[in-house]
This record gives sequence, structure tokens and C-alpha cells, in this order.
Amino acid sequence: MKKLKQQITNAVSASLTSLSYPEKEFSLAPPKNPEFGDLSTNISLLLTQNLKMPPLEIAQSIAKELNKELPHHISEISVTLPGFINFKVDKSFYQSKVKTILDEDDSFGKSGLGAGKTANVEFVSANPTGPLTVGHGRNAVLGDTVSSILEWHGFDVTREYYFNDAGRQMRILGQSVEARYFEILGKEFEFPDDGYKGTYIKDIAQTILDDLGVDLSAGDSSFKEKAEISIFEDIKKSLLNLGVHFDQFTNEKTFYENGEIDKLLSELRDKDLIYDKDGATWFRTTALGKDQDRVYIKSTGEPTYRVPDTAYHRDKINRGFDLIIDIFGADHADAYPDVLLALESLGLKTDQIRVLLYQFVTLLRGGEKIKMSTREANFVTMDELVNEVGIDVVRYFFIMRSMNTHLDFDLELATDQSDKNPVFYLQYAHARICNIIKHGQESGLELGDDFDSGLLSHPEEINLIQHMVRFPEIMELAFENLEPQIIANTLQELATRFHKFYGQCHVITEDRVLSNARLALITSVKVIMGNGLKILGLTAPERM
RNA sequence: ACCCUCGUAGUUCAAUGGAUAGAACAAGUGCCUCCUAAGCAUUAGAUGCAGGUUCGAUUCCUGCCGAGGGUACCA
Repeated sequence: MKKLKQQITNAVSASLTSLSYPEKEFSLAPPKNPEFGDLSTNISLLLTQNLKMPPLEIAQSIAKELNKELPHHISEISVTLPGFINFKVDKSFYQSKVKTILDEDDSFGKSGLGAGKTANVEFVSANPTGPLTVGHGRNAVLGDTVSSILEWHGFDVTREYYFNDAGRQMRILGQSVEARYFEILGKEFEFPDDGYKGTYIKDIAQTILDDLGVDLSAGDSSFKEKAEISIFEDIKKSLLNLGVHFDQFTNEKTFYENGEIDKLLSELRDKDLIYDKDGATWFRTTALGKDQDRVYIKSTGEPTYRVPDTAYHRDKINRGFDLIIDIFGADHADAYPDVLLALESLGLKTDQIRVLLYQFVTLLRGGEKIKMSTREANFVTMDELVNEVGIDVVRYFFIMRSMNTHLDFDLELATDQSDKNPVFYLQYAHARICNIIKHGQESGLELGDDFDSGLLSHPEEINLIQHMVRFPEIMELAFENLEPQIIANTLQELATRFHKFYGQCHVITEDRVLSNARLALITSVKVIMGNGLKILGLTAPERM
């Protein structure tokens, strides 16, 4: 399809030249209404200003020129109001594509854009202060799917989880566990004001009691350490439950221990980008075009998150990745530009870094907003959700929405409607195909190498193939935009066209030659649907 | 107050600056002697408000209204 479009583009350009019209970038895309043809260009609408002519007239002159020698696979050129030039692609072009898809199989639509390249995707990166919640779910599913998209295009991807077990949050976590420990023992305890109130804290305290006995004293480091280990195990388990695995966990502590943070600070100081004021150390962001300076080291001596974050990103750059992706929640929108600024001021190139911001999920229960807070223990865990509605429903729910939409997640609706989740629509198409193939086998029909694709001329058959040939371009688009949702949309459309085909055309019939051709067709649909579902981390069931 | 993101059908969401704004759920109506009715067909229903750019705006720009996030020596 890409080649065909290139040919048409060239042909249009050539006719512009012979008509002495100016060169201009123009679009060539399938029109919304298929009656107009398979591809349309807006070139004449764009030229109307330069030429001071009505667009329709321009279109007609170009079409006349193109008609002198029709581009390959083009059977008809028409002009419609207000001045689109439409191309009708020959059926045989589409018919021949079934074989292409079957031949390329798992590779159909792979661009190779990332061949020989490496990518790092950092996501989730939640500190181990509590269970993985629905809030983290969007991050996890997005990051995992973006990683899969990169892998599809040939990248060698490292899925990475960055965490910090040394900061304030973790200190309070330890204090919370300690308080519960003494509470269980009936001793005096003081629960921190901003402590973690979840019941999992009590569970951890109980475990510590069981394992280490009753003699721990206040301030024992076991409280925090045990809590961290236990919670991290839970998080990892929840991630696996969601179908997400990580290749690497990186601890913020590393950059204190290996001296990278000191190095970073002294380099910035040498460039006069750091100064001391009010007992704190400041990063001179105003010198780099921002409207206020930022604290780098608090008066307590503790660096703010920006410092290790910058060291961490320098580390990722030094590891030589061709592409570095961060999946952040909207609350980071203001923070990451400072990290990039610091890196750039150190002379590092940051073009390969792409930050994907996703908007928060608003949790609702029966229309009522739930304010999520790990500390206040107002959260719904991913495990609860996955156990209730299943991994495919959860993943698809997050994938089918654009990451910059503020989405509402009503728990009641989610569970009530989980059996109506559109993910089943895709999976059902896949299962239906598998069933037809099985049915064919039972009646002695097996897809061979030679089938007559010329028999695939029913409108629904052509309609189906017309959509399939766009798959490679759509996968490229998903890569450029790093939006999994694009894939969800295209599979949705593929399933629709398949179901319509199914309603109109019987595959296994008395007519063996036709059956064979249709078997080839649906197998090619299965290839694309299967690949698409796999990229999205969804199962492709053989029966439902 | 300022910055970022968003505002589309009753609800949850789609729509490379293009032609008649698409789905799903909810509401109404049809279709299983036929490869799975988790499907198909069909009715009704929407671009927050006001301007601007453009041949053409849901999309780009300005203002207003509304939601979420940020403007922390929290991450």
C-alpha cells in the first residue's frame, strides 16, 4: 500500500510539472466515504490560492493529465466537489495482498525502523509504599504496550523500573509499620501523622512479629526493610498478574553510592548553575529560560528528587540507548523539563528522550468520586480489579483510550459491564476464525498454497482486505505517536469488517475453490488480529 | 494569579486540517432449519460559549466558562 501510494504521489507530482503548476505537499488518504474511491488527494484545494482558480477546475485538469497514463493498479480517477481527486484501486491489487499477508505472517507490518537499535522504557516506577493500585495500572499497561510497539518495529527494549527506598516516604512507611508492631503487642505506640493507614501495614507488622519476635526496639531498621521487601514482592506479583514484566530495577541509591550525584552537582556548580541561598542549594533554572529557580538540596541536606532523577537520566544516556522513554503521570509535567535542562546544560544530547505523560484516572464507585491516596488507604488495587474482571478487560480498558484523556473509571460499571467490554469483540472475531478453520478441517478442507484470490470479489471481502493493507502504515503511526490506542482502534475496525463479512459470506461451502480462497482470506485476518492482540498483551482465544 | 492537559450523543470514549463527526453501553425495532447471536441489520441522539485563521475547523489561534494536574525545601 505504501508503494502504491508513492507511485500515485509521483504520478500527481509529474502531472503538476507538466501542467506548470507549483509543487506542493499534499495528502493522499482513504476518503471517509468509500463511494469516492480508495484514495483521495486534496492537491487542487491546496493549489487554489497559488493558481487563483476554482479548485474543481484545477482538479479536472490534473485528472485529465493523470488519465493520459493511469498509474499501476488504478482503474479509475474521478473528481468530486469541492475538488478532491479520487483514485479507484483495482480489485486485483487487494486480492493479491492476501497472499502477501500469509507469506509474511508474523512479519506483516513490521517496519524494521528499530532494527539494530536499543530502547529503554521506564515506567511504573512506584516507590514500594503500598500495593499497585488502579492508578498505577494505566502507567503499567501503557509502558508495557509502548515497549511492545517498539519491539514490533525491531527495537531491543529494556523495560525498566526506577525506585527509591531511601527517601521520606519510605521513612514514614517504616514508622507506620513500627507503630502497628507495638500496637499489636499492646505497647505504647505513636502513629505518624502522615503515616500509611492501610491494613497491609498491620499485616507486615504481624509478619515481622512472627519472624523476628517481640523484642524489636523502636527505630529498628527491620521495620522499613521488611516492609519494603514485602511490598515490593507484592508489586511484582501484581505486575505479573497484569502481564507486565521488567528487565531491570534501578535503585536511586545507586547514584549516591557511585558518586554520580556528587559529580553532577560539582559539574553544575562549575558552570555556575548552582548556588546557595537560605540554607538550601538551588538550581539556576532562570539562567536556562525558566521563570523560577528550583531547590536542588533542601536545608535538611536531602536532595530533591530532581537531582537523582537527573543522574539517573544521565546514566541512561550513557548506557547508549537510541531511544529513551519515560512514562509519567500528569503530576510530573512540571518536573521533567528541569531534568532535561540540567542534562542539556551538561552538554548531553536529549533528542532521544521522549516523555509520555498520561492523565490521571478518576476513580468512581456508583458515580461517586473516590479520592485516591496510598497514605489514606483510599485505593483499589490492581489485583482486586484483575481478579474481578480479568486481565484482558483491564488492559484493554487502559489501551483503548488516548493517554492524554482524563478518564473516568467507575468500578461498579467496570464490573457490571466487564462482559460487554469491547475487547471481547476483537477476541470473538479471532475465535470465530479459528472455529471456521476447524470446521473446514472437519470437512476435509485445508488451506493450501494455491488458492484463487481472484474469487474474492464480494464487497465485504474487498472491504476487509482494504482495511488489512493499511495495517503496516497504522503500526508505523503507532510508533511515531507512541499511542497504543491507535492499534486498538484499527483492530476494532478489522473485527467489525470481519463480522460483517461473516454475516454475508459463508466460508465453508460446497464450492471448494471458493471455500479455499475464503479460507485464505480469513487466515490472513487471523494473522493480523493475532499479531495485534499480542502487541496489546491480550490473549487471542481459539474459542470462546 | 500563572502554567499544562482536557471539554464531542443520556453515559464512557473515537475521529493524519477535509467530503454525511464514528463506536460501545443505555433506549426502540428486526434477524439463529445456515461455519459460535460475545454477532448482524435498523431507529433516535453530540462537537461547552464567543470570536479569528482557512476553500474547508472537533482538530490551529485568542477570550470566557467548567474539570483534572502543577506552580512545595513532597515524588
